[in-house]
Amino acid sequence: MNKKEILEKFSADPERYYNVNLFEDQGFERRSCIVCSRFFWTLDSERTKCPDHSDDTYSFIGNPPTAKRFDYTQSWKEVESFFVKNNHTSINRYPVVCRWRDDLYFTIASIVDFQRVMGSKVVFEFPANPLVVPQTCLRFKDLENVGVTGRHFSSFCMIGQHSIPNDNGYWKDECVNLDFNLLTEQFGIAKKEITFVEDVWEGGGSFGSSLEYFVRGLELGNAVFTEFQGDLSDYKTLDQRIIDMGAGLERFAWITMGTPTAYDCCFGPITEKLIGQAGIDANSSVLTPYFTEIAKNLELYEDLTQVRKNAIKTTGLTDEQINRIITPLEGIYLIIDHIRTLIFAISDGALPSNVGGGYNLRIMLRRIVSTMDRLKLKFDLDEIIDIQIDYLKNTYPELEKTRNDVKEIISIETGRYDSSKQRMQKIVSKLNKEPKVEDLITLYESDGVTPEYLKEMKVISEIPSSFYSKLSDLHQSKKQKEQVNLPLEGIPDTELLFYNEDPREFNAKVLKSFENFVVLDKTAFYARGGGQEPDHGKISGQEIVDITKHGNIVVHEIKGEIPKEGDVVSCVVDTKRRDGITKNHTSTHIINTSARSVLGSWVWQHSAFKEEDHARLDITHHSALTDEDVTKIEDAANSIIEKAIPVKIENFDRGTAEQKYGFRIYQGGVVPVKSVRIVSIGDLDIEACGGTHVANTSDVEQIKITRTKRIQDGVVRIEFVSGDGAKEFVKKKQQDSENKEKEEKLREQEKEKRLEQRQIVKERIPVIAKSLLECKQGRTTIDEITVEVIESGKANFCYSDSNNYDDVFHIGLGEVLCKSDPNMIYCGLFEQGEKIRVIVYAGDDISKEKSAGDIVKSISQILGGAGGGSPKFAQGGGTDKSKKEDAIKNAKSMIIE
RNA sequence: GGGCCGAUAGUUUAGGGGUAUAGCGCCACGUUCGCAACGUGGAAGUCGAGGGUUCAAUUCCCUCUCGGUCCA
Repeated sequence: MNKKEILEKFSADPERYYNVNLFEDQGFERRSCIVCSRFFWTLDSERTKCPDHSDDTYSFIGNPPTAKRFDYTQSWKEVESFFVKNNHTSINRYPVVCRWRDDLYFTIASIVDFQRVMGSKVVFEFPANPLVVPQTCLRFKDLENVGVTGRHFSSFCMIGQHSIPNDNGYWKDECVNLDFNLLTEQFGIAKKEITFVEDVWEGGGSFGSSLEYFVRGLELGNAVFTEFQGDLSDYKTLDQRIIDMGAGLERFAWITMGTPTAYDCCFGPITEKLIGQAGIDANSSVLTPYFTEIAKNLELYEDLTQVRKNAIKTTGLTDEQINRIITPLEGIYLIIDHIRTLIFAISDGALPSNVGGGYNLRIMLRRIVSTMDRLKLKFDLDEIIDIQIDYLKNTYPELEKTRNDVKEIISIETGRYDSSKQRMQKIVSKLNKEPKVEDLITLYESDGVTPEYLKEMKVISEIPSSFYSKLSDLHQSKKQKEQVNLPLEGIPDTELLFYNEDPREFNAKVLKSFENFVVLDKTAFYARGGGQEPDHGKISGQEIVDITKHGNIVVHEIKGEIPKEGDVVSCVVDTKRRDGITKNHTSTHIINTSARSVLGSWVWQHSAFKEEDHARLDITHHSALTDEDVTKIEDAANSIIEKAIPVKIENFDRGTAEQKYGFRIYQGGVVPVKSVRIVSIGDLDIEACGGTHVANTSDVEQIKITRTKRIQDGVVRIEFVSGDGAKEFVKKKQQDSENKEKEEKLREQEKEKRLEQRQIVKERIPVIAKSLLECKQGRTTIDEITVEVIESGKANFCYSDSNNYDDVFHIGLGEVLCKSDPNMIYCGLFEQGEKIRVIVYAGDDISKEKSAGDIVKSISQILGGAGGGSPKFAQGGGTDKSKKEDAIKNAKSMIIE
């Protein structure tokens, strides 16, 4: 079933699917486009083509069809007042970070606001009916169009008009009526200008007809009537029909203003300001024809560069005009658009990073910076943010609160980009040959140097076609989560006692037992979930190893004999463990809010883990935490404990909770049930949470952060302990520091000793050396060092086998002796633990005949080891201490021969 | 979660199984009325921690810690 088939079927029966009262009342005619045969409804008897092929396409540029001019802010005021006047509730926009659906990172349409997960199904939950909402939506599909086409944005405001047909809401007739009146009455567009095009919508298993409305080729809105489910041959009406009318606010503004691009009338005063700063002639007469051509050509060619080329050709623009006016304008539009998106995204808690949706934000920031570089424009980003927020807060007052946070994040990210660019340049400059595919992958994986960048820098001429396939092979998920299928059919939901009286001992009936698993009719054991580890304890005397939840059935895994089905068993919860986990869970909430207040509004829980004796909380944050940050967070957390704030637990309808507390409640992720359990610590922290909590923050006693770590870009892990664990940790830490102090002292002493020894060696060597060198003939021993002087001109041999000296001494003495006597060979042997070591030094002259290296090799062999070195200096050793005498003899014979 | 890189004197760093490099900084002396500059000399290192291999490890291997970075 595809859209085309549905459209064919629906358009074959227009009376049933498309005809609405308005068309009857006003006398709309249904026509088929003479170009594409698409069906549309119009009051204009001359109109023979659908809006896509119409001759008046984009003729509003430079000549708007309305008497009044409304900019972005004013357009929303008009829309809002119209719908409110017509009994709609105006709802504030929802966050652009879509935390209530885990299949979406960003909010991409107004209808998404009201979609909730229920088990595995998506359902609609409306806070009012009917309603209208100015929903900021983020879309990153056509980023390359932004700034160029005149109408593509990375974020835009979707006017959402939503209704459920019941006592309060309405269906098709009323919807189209309202939309028509909005255009004609509120915006003053002539009735003949408005064209409705037949279309369909399909997705998520349901489908329905839709009417797109156009004015002069510009699609202003699309009213989707989600009505059916099933197959095209056999479908039935949904229990919950809804109207999803989405319209682009930017386009409403554009059509009333008739500016060359939608950008010119939607960003407020910033556009003019930047154009002025860049010194572009904004009133140039080329703009209107050029952008009209662009808009028209966009439908004709797929390739944007082709669209651009053609528009330039048709309007006869010179290269000079392109370079001086068009290109910088495109850059400015892009910069403003991207910053506006970043303002919304960062305000709502997203951070630029290398993962998921955050990556889109990073890409956008990099596009902003590289566009400025390319066009040699130097804008003050902080100023752009300020001016934009000043303008946007007319519609979205909440942006004021995060003004400084947005600036901070953008400045951090800009700095990172600068250093990463430098790093890439450095790496690229080091490349000395054309890299192979394998090298490209290494460069990409370990250094983040993209092949695109290499191509741009002309290091490679083409990106090898195998690059991406090899890369994806590399990242093919290694582990597959194994799905366990337990025989649980027909078993009723387990009654969860820990949400009520929460007894530590109770009796329950065994509903099912198999392998090591037991299912009870009720349980006070907490099952693994929400990052909270399961309880331990005993079921009829048998140890529990794990507890998991399958749907609403709790399954206990036990060690030992399992009870029989039908038995009533006595159960005991491990209280100490539960208390520990409970304290840690409440602590998680406390640290989360503390971190947010210390670090900034962008801090959200990323994930969490609570065990009996430790816990961790991962939060979204742009940098690693400093010691100061940690201390501040810890202090803030402990002050919450000191204040002894009651921890309140209430159940709410999901929609009510969202309206009452906002989306901060979804710290732990999507809640798949209609009723949410709200855990609040005063008004400091309010979260939807299914875990166990203490009654008062004072019960936590103390929180101690044990460690923090950056676990990925944009996520910081805080590991901590609370209650007795915290006390123990503090005690242990104190002991550790004491031990460390002791160790340090010991080290200091050793160091002193070493220095002393060195001093002695340094002072004694010259004295000993002097005496040794003074020996003229025969054999002399001084301080256990023996020197044998052979007739002059031949080798002199000096050796020591005393264990009173160490390597530093032998090396020092050898060096001094050989420097003074070029015929001297010095040989030092000494025991070191179980081993014996040998050091040989040879004077300049003698070393040419008798290499120290050779001597050492020979001696070491005798000693049962090995050695080596240069002709002048060598060292070696062995294990056989008893061969010491032999070794000396050998050395002597080698030297004297 | 996975990969890659790094940790050497106060600092920035070279090196690499066999005496640990150099610049800056520091100290002393010389030159100078004095400073800077210059010249000469010097002090300063358990080469991140712990194991292993080896006669010998800062170097090779393993584990860990910390830091950086990239990918998912």
